[in-house]
Amino acid sequence: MAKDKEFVKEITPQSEDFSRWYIDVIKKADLMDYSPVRGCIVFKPDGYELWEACQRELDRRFKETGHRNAYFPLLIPESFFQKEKEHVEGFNPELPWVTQIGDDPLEERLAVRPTSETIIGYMYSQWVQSYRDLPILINQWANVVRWEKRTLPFLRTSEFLWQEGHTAHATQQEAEEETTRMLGVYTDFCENVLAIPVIQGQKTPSEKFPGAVATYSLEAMMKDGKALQAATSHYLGDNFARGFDIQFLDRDNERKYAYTTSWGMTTRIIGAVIMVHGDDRGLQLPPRIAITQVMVIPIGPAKTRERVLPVAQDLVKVIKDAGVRVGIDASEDNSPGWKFNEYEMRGVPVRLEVGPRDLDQHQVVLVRRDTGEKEIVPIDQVANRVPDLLEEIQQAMFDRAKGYLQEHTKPAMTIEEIHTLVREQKSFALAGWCGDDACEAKVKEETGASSRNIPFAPPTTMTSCVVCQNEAKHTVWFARAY
RNA sequence: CGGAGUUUAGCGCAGUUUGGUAGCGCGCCUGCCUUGGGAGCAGGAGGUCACAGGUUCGAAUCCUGUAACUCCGACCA
Repeated sequence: MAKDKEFVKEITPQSEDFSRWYIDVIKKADLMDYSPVRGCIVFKPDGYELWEACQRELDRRFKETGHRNAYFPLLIPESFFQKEKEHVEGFNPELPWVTQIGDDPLEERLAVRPTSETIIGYMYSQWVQSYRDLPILINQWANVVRWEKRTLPFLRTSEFLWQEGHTAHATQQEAEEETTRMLGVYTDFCENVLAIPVIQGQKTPSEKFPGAVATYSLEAMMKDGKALQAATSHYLGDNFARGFDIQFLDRDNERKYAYTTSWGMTTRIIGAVIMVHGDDRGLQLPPRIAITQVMVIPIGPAKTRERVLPVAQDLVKVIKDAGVRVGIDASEDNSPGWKFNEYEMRGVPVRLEVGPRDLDQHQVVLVRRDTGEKEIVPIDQVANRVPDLLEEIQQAMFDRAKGYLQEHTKPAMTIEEIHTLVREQKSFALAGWCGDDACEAKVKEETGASSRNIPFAPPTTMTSCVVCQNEAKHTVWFARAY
C-alpha cells in the first residue's frame, strides 16, 4: 500500500504546493470560511477556539506583568490621525471611513481603527496629570481593520483580531524596559505554549511601525522557509505624547512628556502554528494549545461494544481527572480508520485506541500525532502516562521546529547568496548591512527578501555590507516574508 | 493596485473548442451489512451552471461588464 493512501484526500502535499496545502488544511480542518466581504474571513469554532486558547495564555501573562484590560472605541476621528505625521502616512492607504449616518453626512469623518495609538493617546492625555498617575499599563482585545490589497486567511485579512497593549511611563528607561519585557512575554508564549522558536530583534528604520522610535519583533520560520512576524513591541518615545499632549508634573515640579509603548499579537499567529507544525496529514497542534489533547476511539464490532464502551468512558473520566482535555468519538457512523485520519487531520496530539483485544490484555494503545509512534500502556497506567506523553510531544515539537530553523539559517556574503538561500534553500540569510536604506532596498528588489530584524543574538557577526561591501553597522536577517 | 488563472450539487471536478434534455467521484438521506488506518451492496434527495447585461428560435457554452477566490509582484500584522 502506498503511504499516500493513508493521508487525507483533498490535502495537497506540502512539497507539491505549499500555499495550496495551507488553504486545503484550514478548510478541511474547519478552522475558517470565506465571507461575502472581500478579505474578511469567518473564524469557525475550531479556529476561534484556537484564538481563545491564545487569549487565555497571553492574558494571564499580561496580568502577571501588571497590565489591565480596557476597551476603546472602534471609530476614530480623522483629526486624530493628523497628529503624528509618520502614523497618518503609514496607515492612510488602508483606512476605511465612516462618512455619514443614515443619509446625513458627518462633520468629521471617522476611521475604522487600524490600531489605537491615537485614540488611546488622546485619552491618556486626559488621565495623566502627575507622575503619580504613571505608569498606565493597559491592554485591549479588539478587532481592527486594514484594507489589505492581498489577503490570505489568518495571515493577512482585512479585519483581524488582536490585542494591543498601550503603556505610558514617566521615564524613557521605564518605557524601554516595558518594550523589552513584553517582547519577552511574547517569546515565552511562542516558544513554550505554541512550540514555535522565534528570533528576537529590532526592525530596521524602513520596517518599523509608523510613528515609533524603535520596533522590536519576533520572527518565526514557516516550513516553506518564509518568515512570519509573530509579534511586535514598539518604543514610541515621546512622539505620541507630543502629538496628543500627554504631559505630567514630575517630582521636580517640571512639566514633562510621557514616554509610551505599544505591543501586539494577532490572529495571524494561528497561521504560524499551522505552517510551523502542520504536515501532509493536516494540522498538528502543540498539546498546550490543542483544544482536545487526547481523542479516545473505541474499536470493535457491535457485539463487543457493550464491553468496550464502558471502559472507554471510564478512561475519559480518568484522563480528565488528570487535568487533560480529552474527547471521545464513539459514533458508529464512521470506521476507526476514518476517525484516525480525521483527528490526525484536526491536529489532536494523542489518540487513544481501545478495543476488545486490548481489554483482554488490560491495555490501551496511545498514538502520537507528531511521530505516529504507537505505545501500549496498561489501563491502570493511562492517567499517569498521558500527561507525561503530552509534555514529551510538546517538547519534541519545539525541538523539531528549532532544528528546522537552525538548519535553514545561514550567513550570506553576497546578494547572490541571499537569493539562493531564500529562493532555493527555504532559508533565512544572515547578512551584514551598512545601515543605508538603499542597500536594504536593493536586497529586496533583487531577491524578494526583506530585512526581518537585527537580531539581539546573531549566530555570527557580519563585518561588511552585503550590498556595498562597506563596513557593516548591523547584522540583519533577510527572508521572504508573509 | 498591476499581471495570470479559477468560478458548474455540501466538497473535488468533467462538460465550453464545434450553442440543442445538467454529468461524474466523494459527501448527504433510507435500509441491510460492517468496525484494529477514510469498508461493501441496494435505493434516493440535491444545481436560476458566480452575478448583470447582450447575441440567438435556443446559452454552462459566444460577446461585454462586475464580483469573489487562488498564484506572482508592489503595500502591510
